[in-house]
Amino acid sequence: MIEVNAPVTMSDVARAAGVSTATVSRVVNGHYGVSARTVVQVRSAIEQLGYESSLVATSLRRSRTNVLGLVAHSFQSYTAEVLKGVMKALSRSGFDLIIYANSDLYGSYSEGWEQRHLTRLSGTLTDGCIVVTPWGDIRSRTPVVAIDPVRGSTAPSVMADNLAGATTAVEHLLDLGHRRIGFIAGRDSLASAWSREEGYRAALASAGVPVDPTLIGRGDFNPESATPLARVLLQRPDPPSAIFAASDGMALKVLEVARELGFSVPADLSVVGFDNIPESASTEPGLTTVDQSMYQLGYEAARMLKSLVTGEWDEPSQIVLPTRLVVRSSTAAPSSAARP
Amino acid sequence: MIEVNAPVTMSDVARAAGVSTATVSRVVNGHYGVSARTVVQVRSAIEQLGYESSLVATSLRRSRTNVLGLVAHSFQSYTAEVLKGVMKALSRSGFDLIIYANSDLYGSYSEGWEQRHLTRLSGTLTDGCIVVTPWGDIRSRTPVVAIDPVRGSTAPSVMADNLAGATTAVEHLLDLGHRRIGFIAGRDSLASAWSREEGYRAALASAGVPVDPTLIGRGDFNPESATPLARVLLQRPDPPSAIFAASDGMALKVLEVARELGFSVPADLSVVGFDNIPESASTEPGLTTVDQSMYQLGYEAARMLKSLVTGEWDEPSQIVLPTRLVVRSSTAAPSSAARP
DNA sequence: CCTGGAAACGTAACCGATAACGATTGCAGT
DNA sequence: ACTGCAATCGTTATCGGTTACGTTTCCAGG
Repeated sequence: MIEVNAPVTMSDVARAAGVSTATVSRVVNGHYGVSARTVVQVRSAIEQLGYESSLVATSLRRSRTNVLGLVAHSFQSYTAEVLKGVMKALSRSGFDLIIYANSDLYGSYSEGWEQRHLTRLSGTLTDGCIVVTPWGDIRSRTPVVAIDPVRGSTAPSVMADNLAGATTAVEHLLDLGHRRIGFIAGRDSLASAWSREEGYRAALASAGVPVDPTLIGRGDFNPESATPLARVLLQRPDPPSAIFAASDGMALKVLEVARELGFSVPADLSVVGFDNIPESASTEPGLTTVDQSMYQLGYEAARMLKSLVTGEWDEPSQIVLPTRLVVRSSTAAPSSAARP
Repeated sequence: MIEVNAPVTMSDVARAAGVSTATVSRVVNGHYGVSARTVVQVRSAIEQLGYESSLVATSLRRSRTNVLGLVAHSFQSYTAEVLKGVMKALSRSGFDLIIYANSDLYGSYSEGWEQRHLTRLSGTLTDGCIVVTPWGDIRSRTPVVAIDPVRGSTAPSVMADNLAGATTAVEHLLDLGHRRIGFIAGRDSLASAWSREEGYRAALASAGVPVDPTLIGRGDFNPESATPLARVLLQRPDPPSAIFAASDGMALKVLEVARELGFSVPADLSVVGFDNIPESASTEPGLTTVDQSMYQLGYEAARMLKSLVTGEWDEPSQIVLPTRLVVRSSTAAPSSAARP
């Protein structure tokens, strides 16, 4: 084993092999125009010296870094799942991943954080970014793929079929016999929040159940935002027999409030969430929810970004992934007592 | 807003401001030796052109990338927590974080994966790395900090006080009256696994309880490894009244097996874990465990790496963090029936 | 023996930013 | 008025690779 402390550069290899750096470069990149004998010489010199090409120098020259970025406004289990999918899609692809997440609590950090980082990164460190943020559209010199984009965005994005998912969730409650169904909405700047509310309304409409606006609470996807809303819904004289929350994080808070107020789930109250985060499988009772495979979202976003960056673009720019209703034990038919 | 498609370079700014690139560089880096008037001119040129310095070019020149790496052999909730801590420590520090995790299931990917990546990265993309892997010591041209290092490693590292933690955990069981206490060990190449077993032995010894080797199962920290071991322990004619698992992931599997075999926890069987991963708070029953704040481990590791990289090194090179026993509802006094 | 052309390889100009160096100017101290 | 130091700024080599272009080598065909 040779102890190497100073970095070995291409010209070191060239000197050792008795050729020019240009030739070494060709060998390293497998380019045409080098005799077999020379290739062998260069290869063995590389081996002996333990040469590794400088990613930085290569990036500068090629004006391509082969690094993609993941920019998230907060880092929660949602983000972690997305991250896993992204890493999977990028593994052995030649791309490296650099991540930026607002480490402040609840992502409460000033708006525009993502935009600032992105302009700094794009073109100087990353070849493209995946962003997951509830704040506005993002401009960048390099390609950007949004996960769960803002409403009305036409930029490349990946999202779940929120409309269908929410519709199915509410239909599940309707099928069980519920008629007074509360809803806790997400941050309405996001397309997902809007679609989930649409799904709620659509399901009620097609069942002939009128929408009662007082049963709708306006949250923002942060779990904490759901607590006071759930309290309001459950403390009214005529509480709903079921609550559909636009995210699992919020749904878990609803469970908490229900327990606190003496509601037994699912006997007195059914609860449905959206997302299927790992925690919702292990609570008591298990949360019925809509699975949107955040892993898959991350995976697809990364695939899409990769093809945008390499220029082999041929897929639709807005991917919608199917959802799946996961029935656990937080939903049941309403008790007769709960009916008017 | 000016539409910029071609990247704006320093010489563009220099030309616009009527100065040399050297002067622009000094302004950008806040160096000494530029008149106030010139600074204003340069600043406004930067503003107008929307110039952002190229991180790649800067890295090449300074032979410093300001990027740190996190290399993990797998990505689970453990890793996610560590990641959060690392990100927190690095936020607003000027360092960016690039992560490598083996995306293959259970990190079963071939040994040496981390070493290969590290040699590729070190000095060419990262200024240093945090590694969390059960496989051997790692060599690198740039500083490396290990989280939960292999046994006997003298390299810089951060780990929990596993000995004290495990001792406390077993003492907790002893205090409740347990005498037959099973143990499921972790991958014994890791210092943490070894110390936790030591703690188990030490606690029993000081309580005058002899160690029964047949009550010890050899796992490897992967949750799955615990399932058959738990089955063996619980299916014997004289099952232990309590099981201490060296990690929460494994402890949760013990709970699963217990449920499957008809053991009621904590009535028939007490279970204690180690780590305090988020899931262990939300299972039913809640898992009694030893908190080792993986967030904190990540945080400290990042702080340490930062100071190693910047050369302002003055702390001990092996940090040990305190642990804390978290008592939930998976532990109780042994039922009289369970006693011989 | 000469020519044409492809293959093999070297030269040098970059990429964008930094820092050593030298040159000039300004200003306070004497 | 003169010295000396510090401030100010431009020039240029350099970091490590990549690539357009030019040169040399070699061999087949004429």
